[in-house]
Amino acid sequence: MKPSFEIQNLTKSCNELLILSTVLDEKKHGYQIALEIEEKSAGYFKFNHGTLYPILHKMEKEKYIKGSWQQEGPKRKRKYYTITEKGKKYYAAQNLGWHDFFQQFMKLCGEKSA
Amino acid sequence: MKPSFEIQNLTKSCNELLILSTVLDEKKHGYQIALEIEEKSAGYFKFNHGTLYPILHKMEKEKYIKGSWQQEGPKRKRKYYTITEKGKKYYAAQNLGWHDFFQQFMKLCGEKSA
DNA sequence: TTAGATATATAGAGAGTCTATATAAAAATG
DNA sequence: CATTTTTATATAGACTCTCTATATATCTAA
Repeated sequence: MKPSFEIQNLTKSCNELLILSTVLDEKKHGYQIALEIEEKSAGYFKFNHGTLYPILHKMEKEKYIKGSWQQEGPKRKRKYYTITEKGKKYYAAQNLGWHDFFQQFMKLCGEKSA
Repeated sequence: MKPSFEIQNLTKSCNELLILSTVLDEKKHGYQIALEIEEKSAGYFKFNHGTLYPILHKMEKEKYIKGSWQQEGPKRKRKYYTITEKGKKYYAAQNLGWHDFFQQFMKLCGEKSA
């Protein structure tokens, strides 16, 4: 299946948007991102840590987010991520992409049952 | 990301529902299924044949569809697929799953931009 | 002091999609 | 009549992504 917009892998895009949505307003660290997504969705979305960190690294490498190690007080170091301009554009584009996808998908598979 | 319903791989589920949606009413063969999805979505969804056939085989193996080779008139043999009872239940369940997913996803990632 | 929560990271397995290729027959074109 | 295009199905190999499991380290609470 190859929609005309960037989504080849819906799960990947979904994961990326969920992550980006949490850093739209302010910097967050990985563990915090995972918690926030889980809490905001009442447990519906739940990241494995073994899934989350590789995605964060990939997104940093692709410059959608920027990470920096920080330490406040006696706490252990945490890597905080902020969204980049490229990331904001990507988020907006993918968001529109999902809108189109929903519409198209519902048109074909919208009936509740056979 | 692990939603509570069966969707671990959104693309896979999407592909399966698109295919099932075409055989809800009547039997179809692979090539016909691909064409119908492409036409109904005005080119938005487009299956590679190298993607379509393995999925059909997998779905047949899992008994969501049943295939049978048939030949009408002088035409070459074609493998026609019909949906099974298990397939209908699966379609309905996944359809509800997508509804929940859309709602949850939009709640977190619904804003058009940053 | 020990257990549990916080916090990040990666290796290896497993699953799925994509590109490319192979085969074959019917229909259309020259 | 020969050739090309379209119809039709199939699979191998590469590539990518997610998941499980494991490793490391610190802080907090019992």
